[in-house]
Amino acid sequence: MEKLNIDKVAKLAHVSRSVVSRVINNHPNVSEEARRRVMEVVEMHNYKPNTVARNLATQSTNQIGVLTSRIGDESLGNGYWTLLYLGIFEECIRRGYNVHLSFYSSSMKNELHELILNEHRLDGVICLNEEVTKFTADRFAEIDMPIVMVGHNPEFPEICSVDVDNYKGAYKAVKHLADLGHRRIGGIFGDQNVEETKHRISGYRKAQSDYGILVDDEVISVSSYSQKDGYQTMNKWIKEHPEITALFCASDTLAMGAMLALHENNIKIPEEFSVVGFDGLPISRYMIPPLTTIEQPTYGKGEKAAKILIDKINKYQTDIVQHNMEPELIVRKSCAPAHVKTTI
Amino acid sequence: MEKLNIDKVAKLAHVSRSVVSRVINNHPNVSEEARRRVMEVVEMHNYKPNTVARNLATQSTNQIGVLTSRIGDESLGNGYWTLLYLGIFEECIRRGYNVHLSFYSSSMKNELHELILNEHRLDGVICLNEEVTKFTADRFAEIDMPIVMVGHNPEFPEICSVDVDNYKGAYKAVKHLADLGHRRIGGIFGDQNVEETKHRISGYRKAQSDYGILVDDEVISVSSYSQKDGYQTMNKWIKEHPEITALFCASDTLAMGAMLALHENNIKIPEEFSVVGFDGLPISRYMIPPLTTIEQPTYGKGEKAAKILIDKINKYQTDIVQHNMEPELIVRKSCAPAHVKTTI
DNA sequence: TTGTAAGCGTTATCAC
DNA sequence: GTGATAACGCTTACAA
Repeated sequence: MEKLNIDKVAKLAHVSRSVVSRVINNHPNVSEEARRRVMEVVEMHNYKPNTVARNLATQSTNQIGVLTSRIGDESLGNGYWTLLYLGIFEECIRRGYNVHLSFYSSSMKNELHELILNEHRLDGVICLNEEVTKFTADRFAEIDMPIVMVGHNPEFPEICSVDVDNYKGAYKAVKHLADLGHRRIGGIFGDQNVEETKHRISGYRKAQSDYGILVDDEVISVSSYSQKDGYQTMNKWIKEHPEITALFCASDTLAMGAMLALHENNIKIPEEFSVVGFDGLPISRYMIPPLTTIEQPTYGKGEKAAKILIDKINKYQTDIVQHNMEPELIVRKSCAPAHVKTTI
Repeated sequence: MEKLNIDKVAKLAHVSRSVVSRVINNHPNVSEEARRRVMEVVEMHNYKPNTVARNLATQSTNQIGVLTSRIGDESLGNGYWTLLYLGIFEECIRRGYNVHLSFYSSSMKNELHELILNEHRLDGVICLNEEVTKFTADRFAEIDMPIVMVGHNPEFPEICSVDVDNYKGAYKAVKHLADLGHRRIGGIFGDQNVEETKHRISGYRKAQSDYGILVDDEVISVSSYSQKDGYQTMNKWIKEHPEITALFCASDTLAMGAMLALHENNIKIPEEFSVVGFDGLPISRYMIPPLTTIEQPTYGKGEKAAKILIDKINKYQTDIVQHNMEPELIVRKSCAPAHVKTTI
C-alpha cells in the first residue's frame, strides 16, 4: 500500500490540505460533506499523519523523557523501578504522550546531555533519581524545560516533586516493632545522598524515643539499597550486636539480604528475630517468611509525577507542587512479639 | 540564552546555511577557515541542531521502539525484564540510537497501533514478547519496518530473533538433579503460548529419559512465570505427589514461590527437597536458600537484539538471523543428593 | 467554510 | 568550496 501524505489525501478527497488538517485534528469549521469525504479517504488508505512533521510544525513532541541513573543491576532488578515506570507510562498514554526512557551511568553524562537535553525532542522530563538532578537542574532551567522529580530534594525548592512520606513510613514500621515489645531495633538505610534517607532515619529515631527506647547509633547503618548490604550488615551485627531483636530495613531488598544472613546463622524469623521492610515490592510477599513491610504507592508515585509534568507542559499547572503520598503497614509473617528470655 | 537555528549560526559565521550543515555533519568539502568560524559560533552559543527537523529531512529518526506486553506487575518486577531492557538501551546509546519504550496491555492494542506503528517515528522495533508479535507481524511487514524478536517463534521464520538455548538449559538443570540421584523430578513451566516453553519441556524430558527416569506428566505444570503459580503448584504437589524429591522451575520466580510453599510445609531445602530455577536473576542469589539456577545472558540477549536491529536498519545485515545464546548452570545451595529414606 | 501561503529547522541537489 | 533552492509533511494565520 502506497504511503500517503496530507496532500495526496487532500487531492483524493477533493479538498485542500488545510481541510484535511482540520479534520484529523478535530477542528471546527469544516462542513459535514468535506469531513465525510476526508474521513473516507483516511480510512480507506489507513492514513496516519506523520508525527515528525507535526512535531516540527507545532514545536512540541508530545514526548517526555524519564531519566534514571544506573546504580547497579541489583537495584534495577528489584521491581521498584519497573512499577514506578509503569505508573508514568500508563498515565502518559492516557494523556496522549509517549515516553522516552533513559538510563544513565555516570560515564554518560555528556552523551546524555547531547542526546536528551538539547535536542528539542522532549516536552518535559521526569527524573527518577536525585543524582541526575544535581547534574541537570541548571541545564533544565536554562532551556526552560518542565521537570518533575521523584523524591524531594531541598536543594531544589523550585522543582516539582513526588514522594512518599518517608518519615511517617519509618515511624509506622518502628512503632509496629515497639508494639510487639522490641527494645533493641537495628536500622539499615539506603543511599545517604538522598533526602529520603534523612527522613526515614528521623522517623526511625522518633518512634523509638516516643516508646522510650534508647537509640543506639551503633546499630544504624547507611549504605545502599542492595541485598548485599543488608546481608553484610546483618552478618556483622549478629556477631557485634546480639542484643538487637528486631530490624527495620529501608527497603525490601535490604531486608531480603538481612534475612539470608539470619537464616545462615540459624536465627529463626520471626520467632527469634523480627524484620520489617520498606517498599512493598511484589517479591516481598514471597520472601521466607513473607515480609512485613511499609508499602509505598510506587505505581501511584509514577502516575502522579506524570500527571504533574503533563499539567506543567500544558500550563494547567503553574505553581510548584511537592506532593507526599501515604505509606501503609502491611503485616505479614516476619515479625513476632519480642523473644522473652526465659531464664532456666 | 537565545535559541539559535541553523540560519542564525550561518549568519553569525558569515557563511551559508549549507556550510553549517556540512560542518555539523562532518561532511567533506568545507574549507578549514569556514569550519573554524562555524565551530566557534557553535561552541560559543552551544548550538545543537534540532532533531525533529533533521528527522523530517532525513526521513529517519534514529529511534527504535521496544514493545513488551504488560502481563502483570509480578512478572514485570522480577528483574528479568529490566536487565533485558538495559542491554538494549546501552547498545543503542553506543550506536547513537534512542529508545522508546512501550508496555502494552491487551486493552491497548489499538492505541498502540496508532501511537507506535504508523507514526513514522521509529526506525525499527524490538518485541520482547511473542504475544505482541502475533498482533503486529503483519503490520510491520506491511509498512516495511525492521523488527527483531526476543524469543524465537516458528510462525515467523522471516523475522530475526534472539534467544537462549532453552532446550539445553532445561537439560542441564535436570541433569544436575539426576546426577544428585533424584528420580522423581517435577517440572513447572511458564507461558504455554511461547516457543521457549516447548523447548524447556523437551530438554526436561530428554534429560530424564537419558538418565533412565520415568517422565510423569502428572508432575508437569504449565501456567505462568509468576511466584504465585510456583507457590500454588508446589502446594498441590506436596499433597498429591509426595514422591517427588526435586523440582525444575522454568523461572527463578516460579522457584521462589515453590520454595515458600515448601517452607510453609516444613520441608527442608535442600536436605529433603532440591530445586533448580531458570534465568539467574539477581535476586536468586539471595533467596533462602540461595537458588541453584540456569543462568541465561539476559543483558546479552538485549544487547544482541539491539545490535541486529540496528544492523538491519542500516542494511549492514540483510539476511535472517535467529541467534541462540548459551545457558549456564550456577550451583548454589538449593540442591543436595537425593534423600535416602533410611528405614528405622 | 474553504483555500493559499508562510512557516517549522533541517538535509541534499545542483549550479556556480 | 560554496550558496541558492527545493524538498520533508504538517499547522496555522489570513484572505477569500
